[in-house]
Amino acid sequence: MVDAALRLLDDVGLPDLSMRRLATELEVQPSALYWHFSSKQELLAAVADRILATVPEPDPALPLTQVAVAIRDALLAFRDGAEVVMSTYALRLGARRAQDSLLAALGGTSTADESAADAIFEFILGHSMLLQQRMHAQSIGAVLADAADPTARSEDVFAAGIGAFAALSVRHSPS
Amino acid sequence: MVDAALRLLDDVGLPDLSMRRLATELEVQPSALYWHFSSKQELLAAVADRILATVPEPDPALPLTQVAVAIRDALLAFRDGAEVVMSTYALRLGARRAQDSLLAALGGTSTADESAADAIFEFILGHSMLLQQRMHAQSIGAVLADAADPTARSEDVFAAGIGAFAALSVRHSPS
DNA sequence: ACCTGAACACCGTTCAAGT
DNA sequence: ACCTGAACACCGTTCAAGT
Repeated sequence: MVDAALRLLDDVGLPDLSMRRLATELEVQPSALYWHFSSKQELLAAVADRILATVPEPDPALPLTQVAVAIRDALLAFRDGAEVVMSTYALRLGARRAQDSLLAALGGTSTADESAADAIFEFILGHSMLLQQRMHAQSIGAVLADAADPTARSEDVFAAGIGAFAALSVRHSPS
Repeated sequence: MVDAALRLLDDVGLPDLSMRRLATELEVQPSALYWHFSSKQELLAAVADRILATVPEPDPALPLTQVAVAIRDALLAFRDGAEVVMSTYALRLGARRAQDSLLAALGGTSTADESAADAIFEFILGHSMLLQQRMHAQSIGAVLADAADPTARSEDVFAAGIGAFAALSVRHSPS
């Protein structure tokens, strides 16, 4: 059922992912969904966990950049993935894992490292959500007076962000 | 009318900010709103611009941290402010100003500085949205097995993020 | 245990028609 | 120029009742 929701999300996007539509997809009455999940929020939280399922377990041997890229790619792998994760973040069952993996990659256990890990996660989420937002606007044809492809510069922007954090982490760790 | 929308947003939050409710607030029929704005999206874009209206004009004399704090505070000044700005970012009429102010604060005009400015903006948005998300969850009473106040550590996380970018900018500029 | 049927209280948007 | 009235095609959620 979560799989069906994830497929539907990728097909139609978050605004059109309704309980009624999902029910139709499953050839079931809308009310049937409420036996499995008590609300749409809960269903979306389960979807969010599935989206982040591919990010690696915490592992100090993993470089920060690699973990960051894995999280970003997980978010971008499904339409509106970043927004789904963001909107269910408060009931984070699985977002915590992503943050733990970042923390491990930073190699630290200090509260300063925890703050850094949180900040990096917030950056990746903000970056990915804004990117997907632009991708959607572009597909609608809402062209801004801006440069061509919104996706084009985004790799540089992501690198700039992760680079800033990586630089900090390098300067801290050689102790 | 945008003022009324902004007030209503702050009162009831984005999920309950409907065209019909706004119309009721203005003592008018829902359809009347569509003479002024062609869609809810457009109305929200105008609201987003109002939210960011208090961020300072681009000024190289302004320190990066100050501009970053100004943007964050603008987003946090209204309930769900970050989400509204994010969701209308693609048709950014006013988000561009915030990014330009960051760019000026970085002091640069290189494409590397542009990427950095974008990354900082993405971090601030992600940070603010996640914070407001937690604030809302807390008000609902959805307490996680986590530490007490979600707002408590957020100042440290924000400082960690901005600090990382500021450190980069310092190392680049003394040329 | 799992689902249907029917209802409740809503949505955004369009469009003829009024003033 | 600005608004009403009425409709269209939807929502999430609840709850008795069925199997």
